[in-house]
Amino acid sequence: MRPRIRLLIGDAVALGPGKASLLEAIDDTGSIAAAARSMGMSYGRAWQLVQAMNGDFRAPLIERVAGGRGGGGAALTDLGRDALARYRAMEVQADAAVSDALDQFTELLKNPP
Amino acid sequence: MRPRIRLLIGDAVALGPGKASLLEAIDDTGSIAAAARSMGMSYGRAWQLVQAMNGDFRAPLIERVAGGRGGGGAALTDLGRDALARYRAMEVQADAAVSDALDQFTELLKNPP
DNA sequence: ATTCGTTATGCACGATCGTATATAGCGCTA
DNA sequence: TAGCGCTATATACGATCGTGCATAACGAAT
Repeated sequence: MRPRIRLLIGDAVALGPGKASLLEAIDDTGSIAAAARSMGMSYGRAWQLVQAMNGDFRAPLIERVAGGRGGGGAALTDLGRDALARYRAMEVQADAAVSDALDQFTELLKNPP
Repeated sequence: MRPRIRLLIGDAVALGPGKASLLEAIDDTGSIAAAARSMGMSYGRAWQLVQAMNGDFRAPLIERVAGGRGGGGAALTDLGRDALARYRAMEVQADAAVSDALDQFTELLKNPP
């Protein structure tokens, strides 16, 4: 059982587990399409998330190139890497803070995973 | 911007912001119907959440009575109150742990709420 | 027995989400 | 110039979610 953290702007998710994983996959693969494939996500969905992230932050998190060697690609900007690192750090901090209480909470469940 | 914490069993939410609020509303109002109304939630939805919570935990979190004085009602069990208190405590702990990092993160956003 | 407000369900409808699919444009490479 | 794989976008479809409505059962109080 993991606690999940979602950082919200109003009611919209600025950055959550799904977007963070997508950022990592883009960093690994060098393209939105390959990242989506590696996550079992549709390209349309991945593109939509990229669009949203680039719009919600001060500057784009993902830089995209259409055409060129290999057809093009995508890469994280410095801001993208920064946002991802900060998010992961917050995840770790929150997890550490809650870890003990979470173990106790698990005992209240019928089928602890 | 608030971090939201969801405690999951596998992929299902054992307890999250919505269910926690519902538990509180039931404790306040003494019925599922009144709790749902006070939250602007449909009774069907609230009933479904109660059903899920009672099934996911070792023992029911909500005790329900159909018929009787006032038509019936619902109340939290001791386990229900315990689970709610533990959840709220974890929220506070996680929030405190992340608070500073969250403030910095906000500056990366275009429209900080 | 009737009344009352609740719990307990089922079903239809609209909104939302995500996938799949199709098409177009892009720019390097050969 | 033709090919390649990616970005960019629109549309249609199914799945899922939540509301609203309708109905039945319930049990104390009158």
